Amino acid sequence: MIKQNNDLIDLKDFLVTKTVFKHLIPSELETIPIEDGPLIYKRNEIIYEEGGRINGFYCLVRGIIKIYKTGFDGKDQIIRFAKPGDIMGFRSTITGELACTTTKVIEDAAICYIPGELVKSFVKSNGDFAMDLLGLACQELGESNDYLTDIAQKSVRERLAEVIIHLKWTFNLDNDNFLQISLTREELANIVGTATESVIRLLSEFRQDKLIELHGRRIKILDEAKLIKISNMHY
Amino acid sequence: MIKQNNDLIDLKDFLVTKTVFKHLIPSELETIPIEDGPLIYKRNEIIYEEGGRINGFYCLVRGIIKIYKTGFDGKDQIIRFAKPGDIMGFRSTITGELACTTTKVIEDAAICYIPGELVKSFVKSNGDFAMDLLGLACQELGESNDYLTDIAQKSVRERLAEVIIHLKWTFNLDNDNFLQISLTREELANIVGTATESVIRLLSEFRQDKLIELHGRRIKILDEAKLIKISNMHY
DNA sequence: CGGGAGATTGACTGATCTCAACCCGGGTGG
DNA sequence: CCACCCGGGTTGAGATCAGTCAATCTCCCG
Repeated sequence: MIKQNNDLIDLKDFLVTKTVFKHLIPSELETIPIEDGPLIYKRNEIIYEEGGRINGFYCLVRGIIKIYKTGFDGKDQIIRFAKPGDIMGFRSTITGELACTTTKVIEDAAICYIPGELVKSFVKSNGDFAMDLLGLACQELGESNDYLTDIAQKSVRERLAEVIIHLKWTFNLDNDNFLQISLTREELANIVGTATESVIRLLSEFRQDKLIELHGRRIKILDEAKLIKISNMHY
Repeated sequence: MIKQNNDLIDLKDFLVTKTVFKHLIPSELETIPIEDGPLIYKRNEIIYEEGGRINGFYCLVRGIIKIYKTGFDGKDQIIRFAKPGDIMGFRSTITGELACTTTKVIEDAAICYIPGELVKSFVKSNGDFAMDLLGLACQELGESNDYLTDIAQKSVRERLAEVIIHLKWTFNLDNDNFLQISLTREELANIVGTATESVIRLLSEFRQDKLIELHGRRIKILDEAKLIKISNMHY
């Protein structure tokens, strides 16, 4: 974990345009300590760990993070990903509990840390910010409930198709229709909530059915409509 | 759905002592329209339905409510229960989206409705209330993520044991060690995320293993420690 | 007494997990 | 340069948990 001193100029602008801090007033913004620039993390570095104490918001400026819980038998369940503009650790910061997830870097990341006390003071003094933050929590809650229902009711096949579609919507495709996020088979399994081998077999089926193409970890989407159909999604 | 005019006196007191509205100041409290008393609902009545528009908080004064989502194939997934003091509908009220759950009465209920505009004005003007509400959302988020991991990773047997324990913690036991909530086998299945028949078979196993006793829908807990063991819970 | 909802049981099926073997490519140390 | 090792990926065989279907039972109610 290193610090860097470049892109210093953009940081405040980034917070105001891309994050939940958009409604902070200039005087509040001034109090956020960003002089040292964002923290820099490399792939596979852990930002904080389940059970650890955290005391502030980790705002992702660049990169991709996976946020997961480790189950009883050591198997990880990925809860969500963070992409630039997203906040990590706000649940524990607000409730004052220990972190209930681990956050690990998938793609090299730059992170801006904002002390919890500062955030809480903003909540109390700035109603618009409070509403925005509340909206963020509620949105995540809705997503978590949706996925809870999916995992409880859908087959692994349906869920894998849904996950691929969600990854597309979240991270988009590059010019060649490849997903702009690269995950191991095990990581995919840890999103879907299944065994690695099952993911491999199903991906292979999807490939045979011309829904996707596989080039190592890169996944190319050939037939989004049919994947959506398989996933039985509401949208 | 009927209104009633009794327990009028306690209602404000109830809001201030038992709910997330505990930090409202008297002048704010005055603006909540409670003159008509709480709304009264009978078992199986629906308060609001998934996909419907709601515009305020439903604060449960008395009774038990189940909050669930209906999956693709018509199967319900119970997300959580509401007991006196709990709020329903706050997610949709805050985000302005349509309701993402249905709420149905399990035990005859009295509910106090608080218009969303009022709540939002409180959030903006009362920082303590904003923090409390944020805390509530974050707590629910944590629980939802926990359960997501459980459903993804644990067996039906483990989950059923866990559900029984959670029901005990949430609703307590009566003098004879019976759970103070009565659910159909199907409802139990809709919490656990499994088929009704599976619940029946596993309950029957637990009975044979002297962990519980069954008297119709009433469940008596004989060996909490072993149920916790089976559930592989962290606590 | 007939009807219906919920509970129970049995038989069967099949999706998914587990275990084990094997492959492949990259990196490392001798 | 080569042998090896290791993490990930793949494949196959077998075991099994849990879902489905269907029949039956038990209440309770009108």
